Order: sequence, then C-alpha cells, then structure tokens
Amino acid sequence: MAKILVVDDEPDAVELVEFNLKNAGFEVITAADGSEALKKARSTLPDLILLDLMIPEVDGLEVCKLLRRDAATAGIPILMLTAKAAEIDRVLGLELGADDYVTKPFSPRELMLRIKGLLRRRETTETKAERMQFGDLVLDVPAHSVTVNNKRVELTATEFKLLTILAHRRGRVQSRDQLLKDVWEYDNVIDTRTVDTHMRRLREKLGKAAKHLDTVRGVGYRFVAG
Amino acid sequence: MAKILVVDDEPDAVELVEFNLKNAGFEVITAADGSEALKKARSTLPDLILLDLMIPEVDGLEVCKLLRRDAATAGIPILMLTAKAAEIDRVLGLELGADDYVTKPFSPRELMLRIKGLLRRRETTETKAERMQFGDLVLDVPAHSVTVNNKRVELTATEFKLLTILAHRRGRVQSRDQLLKDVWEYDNVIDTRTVDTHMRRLREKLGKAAKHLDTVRGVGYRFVAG
DNA sequence: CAAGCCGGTGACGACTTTGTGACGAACAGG
DNA sequence: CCTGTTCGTCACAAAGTCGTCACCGGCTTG
Repeated sequence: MAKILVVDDEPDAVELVEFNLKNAGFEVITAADGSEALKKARSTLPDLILLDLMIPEVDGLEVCKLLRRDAATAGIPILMLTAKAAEIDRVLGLELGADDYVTKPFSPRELMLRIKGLLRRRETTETKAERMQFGDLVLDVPAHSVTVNNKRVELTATEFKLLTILAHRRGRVQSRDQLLKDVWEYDNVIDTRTVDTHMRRLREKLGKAAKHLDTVRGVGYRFVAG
Repeated sequence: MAKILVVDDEPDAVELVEFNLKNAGFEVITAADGSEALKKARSTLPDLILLDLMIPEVDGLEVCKLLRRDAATAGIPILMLTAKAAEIDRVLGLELGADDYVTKPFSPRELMLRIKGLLRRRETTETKAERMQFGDLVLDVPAHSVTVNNKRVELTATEFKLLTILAHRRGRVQSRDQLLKDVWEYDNVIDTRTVDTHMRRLREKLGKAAKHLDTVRGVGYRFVAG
C-alpha cells in the first residue's frame, strides 16, 4: 500500500490527516518541519508528499524546490496544503513543481480525492489497453462505452470500472477484497457483499455477454475471454 | 508523444526501427505477426502503424484491410514496408487503404520523414480541423462561428471554446477537471460546477444540436458525432 | 441428510450528481 | 458613466446511483 509523507507543524492537523489516511489504508510518515521533511523524503522515498506551505526551518516552497532538484525525489507527487487561496499562484508556478494543492480548511473527502487523483496519474505508465474486444463484447475505455452486439449498454461509473478491471485481468480470479481495493480505491469501509450486488447489476445489463463473468465460489470473480 | 505500432517479423529490423523511433521521442509497440498486430492495434489504438508486407499468420495486406474495416482502427494511418516490392504490391497496398509506403532497404531518415508526414497530415485534417460538421451542426473555428441547420448561433468565447474542445475530442469522455484545464487553462481556482453551467448554456443555444452533448454521469461530458 | 456457508436477488433509503434559474461582479463599448 | 453582456457561483430540485440488508435457494461439509 502507498506510503505518504505528511509535513505539517500543527499536531492537530497532522493527527486529523493521519487518521484519515490510515483509515484508508495508507502508510503514514510525518515530519514537523522543512529539514525533517527533506531528510525523511530522501530516506523513505514515499509515494506522495502532503506538504504544508507554512512550516518552520525550511519553508514549504523551498522544500518543494529542493525535492524536485534531487533525482531521487524528483518524481514524487507533491500535494500542497495552503491556508491562503492567494498563495496558489506561487504554488502552481512551473518553477516550484507542486502537482496539486488543497486550501485549508478542507474536507477529508476532498483531500482523499486529490490524493487518489495524483496516485492514479502516476501509475498509468504501462501500455494499458484502451480498447478490448471479446466476441461481441467491446469495451472502449476513453469513450467510457460498452457495446454488446454493437448495441450500446449504459453502465454507471462504478459498473464500468469493475468491468474494465476484471477484463483487464481476464483469466485470473479476483477476490472481493482485491476488487474493492481496485475499484473502490482505498475506501476500505465498504462491505464485500457490495461487490456481489454490482456484479449482479453488471450481469443484468450485459445480457448475453454476462457469460464472460464467472463466479468462483469461495474465492471471487473472474472474467473469461472465450 | 505519439504511439507507433511496428509490425515486422525480423527482430533486427524491428530493433533498428524501434531504436530510431524511440530516439525521436515516439512510444513504440511491436508485433511480430499479423494476428498479434491486429490484436495490439485494437487494444492500444496507436497513432500510426508501420506494417511490413511479408509477415507470418496474417499477411500485411490482409491486416491492412481488416484494420480499415473496423471503425475503431479505420482512421489510423498505415505506413507499409515492402522488401523489393513489385509494382503490384504497392498499388494493392494503397488501394487497400495504406496511406503511404516505403521500400526496404530504407534510410532511417527517409522513414522518419514519411512518419512525420503522415502524422502531420492527420493532425491537420483531424486534430486541428478548422471546420467540423456533424449532421446539421457546423463548427468553423477560424471564423469563430457555429451554425445549426444553416442558422447562425451566437456563442460567447468560453462557450465556443468548450464546444470546439469537446467536438475535437469527440467520442472520448472529458472530465470536468480536464475541461477546466483545457478551456479555462489551468485556472484551478474555478469551481467544477461552472462547467455544468456552461454546458447548460451551450445546450440551450444549440437547440436540437444539443443531442451531440452527452452527460456521462459520475465522469464528465462527451461529444458524440452521430 | 442436516447445518451452515455462500452467492443471487429485490427492495430501499441515503447520498451524490446534474440540471436549472437567479444573482452580482467584472468588463467592454458606447 | 451608463448599459448590456458575460461569467462564475449559489441554492434548490430532480434524477440517478450506491451500499446495505434480508431473504432464499443451492452447494459444501461433516
């Protein structure tokens, strides 16, 4: 699971954020000032850095700049936390290199969305199939469309994601937990039976093409190409 | 950068071409025979296909024909590679829908010129289209004018930009964030709901032609040509 | 064969997302 | 200045989606 470095000098703020992140299954590392942040970033190489703008020792912007200058940490996405909306321009300036920002006060939901967005952007480097075809079932990811026998099938966002992930891992059984992790992204508060309900809805909508969706009793679900 | 599918069964030839293409900044996908080529073309939707005429499984001409027949791959430029081609082969290749050809042995320089030529042609005809027509909706970019049923529709600058960007990426869903980035140009301070309001105004002004504007719930908006 | 697990199913209320009308600020052109 | 337009935001309503639950029937296990 992803490692996140949280840099903030206010213990209350850190605690709140840490609670939310750990709840979502992230590993959390904390730093209270700029020099500690730099040291920990270099030693632990986190997957993402949550960086408050106003911190002691070395200020957030400076930390950002220094991290970008070091080859080892240059690629780590940085999510800036700023108290003032007015600071945004500087944060997003090209020379500083923050990837996104959130203004305080923020809702945990908003924060999670931003984090997920940044982590997702990072992992899409491999040659991912953008279009998949299995007999009369066609999956077009960029168009967000599914057709069975050339007839359009309307899927909701969640259904579509579930289907594409299964199709992408076709042949291999995916446990409900795995699917929850991949489709629902770190929201580990969700019941595993929810997966079943979505599979049912998928099967219903896919009609004949539901034959691609196998149930593996006691284990999970599997997409079969043939 | 553009994605190029290289189809050839001789590893040496592939390596040479791959080296040159990667050197020029292209992303390279390879296939060693016809059926692999078809599969990869359909799944990765490359920007250009470099297709050797003499390949195992399904021969180059056949691949060409099949790719043209499939709506998803019909628009991808195909550059044919032929070893000492007889005139007939060339003609056939072009008739079957190849966009250009190069005879082996070729210089890397020559190959690059052809590839760039094809990509540019596509960019100017498709990507940077100055005039787009979808049924009774006509978009004239340089004139900054939109007509529905030959009747002029007055759009504001923002509305026009939103519409052209959507039309330009027709078929693909654009998230609100993406649209904000492209239409409002990385002005992250703007609320995503603003996109909704502009879509509403667009739909209102476009009248019947608003049918081209799809809402994809939970994801974003999509322009549909049909 | 009985008990218990497991997955399919239908229903439902809470919640999210989108459409819509309205409003005030910013701005351009007289 | 004044006036009309455009734009971003807001609040509300409508529509759609989601996660959960209870129930049932089939399958596994002992």
